[in-house]
Amino acid sequence: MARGKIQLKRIENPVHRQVTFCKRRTGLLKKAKELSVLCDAEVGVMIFSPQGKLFELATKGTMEGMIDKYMKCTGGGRGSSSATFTAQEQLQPPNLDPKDQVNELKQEIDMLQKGIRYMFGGGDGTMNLQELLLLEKHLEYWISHIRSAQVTHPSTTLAQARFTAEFLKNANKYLLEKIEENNNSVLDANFATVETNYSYPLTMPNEIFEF
Amino acid sequence: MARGKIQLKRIENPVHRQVTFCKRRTGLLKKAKELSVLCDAEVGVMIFSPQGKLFELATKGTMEGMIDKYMKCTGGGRGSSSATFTAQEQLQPPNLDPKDQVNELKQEIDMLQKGIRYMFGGGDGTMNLQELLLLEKHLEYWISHIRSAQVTHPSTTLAQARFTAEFLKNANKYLLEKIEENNNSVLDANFATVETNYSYPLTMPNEIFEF
DNA sequence: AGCTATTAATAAGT
DNA sequence: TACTTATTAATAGCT
Repeated sequence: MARGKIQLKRIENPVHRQVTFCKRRTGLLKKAKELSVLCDAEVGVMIFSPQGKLFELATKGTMEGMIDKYMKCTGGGRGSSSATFTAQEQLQPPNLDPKDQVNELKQEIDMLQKGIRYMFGGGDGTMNLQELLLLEKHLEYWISHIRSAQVTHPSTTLAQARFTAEFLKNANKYLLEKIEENNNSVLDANFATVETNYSYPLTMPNEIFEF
Repeated sequence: MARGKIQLKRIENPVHRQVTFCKRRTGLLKKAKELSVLCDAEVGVMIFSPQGKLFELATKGTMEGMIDKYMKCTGGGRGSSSATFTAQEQLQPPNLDPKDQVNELKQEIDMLQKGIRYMFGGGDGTMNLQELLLLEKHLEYWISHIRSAQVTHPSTTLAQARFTAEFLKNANKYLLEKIEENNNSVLDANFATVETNYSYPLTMPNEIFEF
């Protein structure tokens, strides 16, 4: 909102990013407070900087109280249809303490998100061996389906188009990186083949993926 | 911010207050999202309307994860003398049915798995619009990182190597499919560009990805 | 940290 | 409830 539009993507320059973080953080908290006062609402905001520093605001009472209220709201509000049965079910022993089960599922979600983030090129590289092995377990399942699947004709939605574009764009980006790295790891052995026989067949300008 | 200043106090007129609540709530959540994306921050917002209805946003993971992190930050991290309860206790209020929570988490996992499966070329094409939109919500965060990420040097493990190979293999497979379809959808408009300008640059025999 | 030129949000009005 | 528009508020790029 000033001297030029901004793109809704991570600000590259660390200095700019830090400055913007300060400014917008202030702005967000101000807006939160205004909403609370003007409309008699209860607002809680938590902000963690990339370095993990916490900034918070609770317009009424404490954040703890707010969290309590949140839990009651989400916990009590749900209906109790227990008919959900996914592929996930197979991985869970039936007679497990519900608390443990919840924790396990949460860990799994974290792992999935982390794995996706990682492989799409944006990872922070902090996956440990255990996480990778867990991810691998899941992948085996997916891959077994992928190998034999007949690709259907997906209906074209914006979400799909955007996803697909990013998907290919980052496959391309990742491959470029690996080719340039050119060391003797397992991965590079494969990429070297690509390079030799097909002269960068997967590489191309990223612009073509733009919408 | 429009047609006249406003006083920073509760809006008396209930209609005005309700309208303003809607507008500013939307605005606040948008700002929160922007802050998260632009500055790589993790932001959580909880809004309770005067009637007690909850509106929430967690820009990374779930609100539960956020609360967990918050608790660690305030409770465990510093030598605060106030009551320190574990995130576990907070996350499991007595009146919350664990089964519902488990089901919710399972649904989320299912969605993630479905999305991954789908885009890796093995999808069964059964994702509905709602699921896609939910997935898109998750992806927006990842993509914001992907767009600007500096790709790290992943340690080469079998899981990674296999994952990467499948990743590229299916990007390739999917593209081949789309090129052959050659209809006039949004996706194909993009792929047509690929075809015209680069003569199948992403396509290659699948064998090179085999181990 | 301050200073503007601009963009973005939004209070009223329709 | 949704759209339009006149204004105010927020803030990106500089210094």
